[in-house]
Amino acid sequence: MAVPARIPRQDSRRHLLLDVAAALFAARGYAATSMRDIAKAAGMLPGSIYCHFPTKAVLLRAVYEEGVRRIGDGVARAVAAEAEPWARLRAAASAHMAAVLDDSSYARVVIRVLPADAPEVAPDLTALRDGYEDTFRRLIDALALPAAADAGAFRRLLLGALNWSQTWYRPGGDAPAAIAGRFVDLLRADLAAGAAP
Amino acid sequence: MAVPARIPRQDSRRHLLLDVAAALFAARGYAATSMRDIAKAAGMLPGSIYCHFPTKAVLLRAVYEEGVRRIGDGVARAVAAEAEPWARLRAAASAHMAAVLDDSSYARVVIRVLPADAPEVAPDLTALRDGYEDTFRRLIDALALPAAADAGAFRRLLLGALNWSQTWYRPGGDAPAAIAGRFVDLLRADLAAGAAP
Amino acid sequence: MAVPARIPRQDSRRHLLLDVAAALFAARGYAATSMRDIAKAAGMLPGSIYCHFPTKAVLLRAVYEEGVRRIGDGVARAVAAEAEPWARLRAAASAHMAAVLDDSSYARVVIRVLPADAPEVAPDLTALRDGYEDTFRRLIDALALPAAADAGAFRRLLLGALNWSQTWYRPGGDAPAAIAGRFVDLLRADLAAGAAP
Amino acid sequence: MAVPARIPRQDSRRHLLLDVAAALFAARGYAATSMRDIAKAAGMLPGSIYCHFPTKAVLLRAVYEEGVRRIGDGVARAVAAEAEPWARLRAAASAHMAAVLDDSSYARVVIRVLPADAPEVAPDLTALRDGYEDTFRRLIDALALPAAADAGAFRRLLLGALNWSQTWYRPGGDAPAAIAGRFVDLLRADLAAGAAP
DNA sequence: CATGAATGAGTATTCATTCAT
DNA sequence: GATGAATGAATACTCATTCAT
Repeated sequence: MAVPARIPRQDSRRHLLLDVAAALFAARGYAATSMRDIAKAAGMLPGSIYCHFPTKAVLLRAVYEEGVRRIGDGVARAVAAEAEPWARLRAAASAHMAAVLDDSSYARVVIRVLPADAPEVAPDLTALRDGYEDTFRRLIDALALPAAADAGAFRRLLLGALNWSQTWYRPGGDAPAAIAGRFVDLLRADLAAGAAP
Repeated sequence: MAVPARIPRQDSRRHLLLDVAAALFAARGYAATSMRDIAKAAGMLPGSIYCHFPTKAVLLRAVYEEGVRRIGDGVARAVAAEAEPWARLRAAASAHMAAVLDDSSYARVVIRVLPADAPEVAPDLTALRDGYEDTFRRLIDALALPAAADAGAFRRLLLGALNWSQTWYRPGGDAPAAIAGRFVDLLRADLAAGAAP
Repeated sequence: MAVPARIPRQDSRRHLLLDVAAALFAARGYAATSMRDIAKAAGMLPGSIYCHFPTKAVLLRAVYEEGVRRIGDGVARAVAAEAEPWARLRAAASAHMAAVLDDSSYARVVIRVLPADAPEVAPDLTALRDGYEDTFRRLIDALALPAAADAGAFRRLLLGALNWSQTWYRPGGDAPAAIAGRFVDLLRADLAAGAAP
Repeated sequence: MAVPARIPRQDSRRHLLLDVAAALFAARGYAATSMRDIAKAAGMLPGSIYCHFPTKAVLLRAVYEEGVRRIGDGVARAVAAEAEPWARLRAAASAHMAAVLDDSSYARVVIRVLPADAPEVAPDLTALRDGYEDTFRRLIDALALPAAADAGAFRRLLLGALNWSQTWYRPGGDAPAAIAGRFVDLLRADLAAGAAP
């Protein structure tokens, strides 16, 4: 209770900057968002951004890290509530889609901005993306799919569809989580039944 | 027989420009590609581009049109060779993926560049994309899926996975067409069996 | 006689830019002169400079080249008019000093701006400087100084004094050429007499 | 006797700042050295410099003062050890050159940075330079040069060559003091012999 | 049809300096 | 005495586009 007023002043601007940058990167892409745009949206001068982030690319990386963290946290929480493998995957997919479409711009940035868009931090971004995909790899391995089914193809099919949703989704229709659930269901029945071409 | 030599000279530059722009838009995205880049890659001066296309956005639209045409042609050709509905869909998916990953930059631009990246022509780009998706809508309708299966979700699942492949695919692994085939196979068995949760 | 109107339009701006840049680099130094300053003094927009020179450093190099050329030309002309070695050296020193103090900003830039000020073109600038110094090396070799006199020290003594004059010289006093002549005379008598400590 | 421990702490930072600024101004010039550069090299934040110096120009003046003092001290010490006028001048030139090339960055700043580079303190810098030159004026007057020899030209010839050495000198060759000695020797013989053109 | 110089607004980033803490 | 965030103007340079030739 003693010194509660210390942290905010210091980090609030950095936080604001991250929020604003995430929103703009998600909406317009990395190249089409200027530091001026970000500064104006944050109510500061362009030069002031550089008190907190040394370059635009590093700012993107910080947004990316937060985005991956948020998606990962949501998925982990959802998965923890289920025991049965297919139910866990279903929960993960729903949480992933909710993060990408609902929750915040951070997750959207991870999907929309390609590592190659910011060559200076491309390896960092790729590592962040890959780290997250492992979660799904493990969930799918736990499914005990029939030997004929290709687990890698399965993961890419599902994750690709989930990520691509950002392209066509418009708020107002079905809830993201519901759409993701339906995706998993479409994949479930036959495979669970042990059938493969 | 009359004037066959006239057209090539006139259009060869326009063609070259389209090829070059497609390659750069596909590799770097729309915003990160400058008219200067395109001009240099085409061996001409920036101003010369404007003899053929009035703006950068219109140039993008032209690339997009060609991209949609190429994907569509490939898919149509592949579908025509099959009669059975699932085989037709499988052929379509394979052709789509081959177009996006193998054939040329044109198709890649259609996937990578979002309509919103070029507001001036965004409606045109959206219409082009949607027009193409109808092909898949019809192919899926022909599948006579069980009532419980959502045809829309099915289409988005498949097309999303197909399009997203551009993000992770690296030449040297399985052939694009094979990957697409596996995607369709993963969806096929159970649905054909009539099961849905 | 035919096409006399062609050259001016094309090169006049480049020429103007060189003149203006030379004047500013000479007066303020390289780092303290901005592309904006140059553009404003030339009556054009900052971006327009880049139609003629790709970077500030390359613009400096062009000024440097012209500066070395002008000093060299003046010296060569002066030297050609004399036959006796000491008279030739005296004429060269006078011409050098006149170029540096009177003639134009170009020569002043060569003296004032150090190669290290523009790392991108530093080797070029150094080569230009060194090339010019050879002229003096040859003139001094022709003097047939007594063995005890160090020709290298002699050259550096004279050229250093000549170049440094830019630091203290104010128009209105003795003519630059006269000052330079006096420098050479101070060096001449004893050495010609064959005495060295 | 009282508070000898107080001063060091207080002034050590100021001292450090002067050292660091001298090194950077000498190496890169005034305009090309930023307050940030200086702060970073001193291990402090840019704002902290302003606890010690109100502006960049005043910091330069302080470096300049120290530089002039150091050159002057070295020269005075060297001159005091000699009695004969030419020997005194020789000693002075050697000490000057050693200060400029060997001792520290402070002296180099005095030579490299022109008063006009910092208009706010330009008169101060000029006064500092001129004050120092008086030393040489007196030493040369004591030489009792023949009437025909111009003492002013002599001083400028020698000091110009000495100062310009900074431009071409690279450590590893002859010692600075030796080079300066040779310069004086080149001037000595004939003049001492009473010859002038 | 193409050029190349030019425009005017915009790019990311750095500048010396200030000031509340 | 020092911090670190902030300012406001400036930095070199690039943008899509125009237009006389």
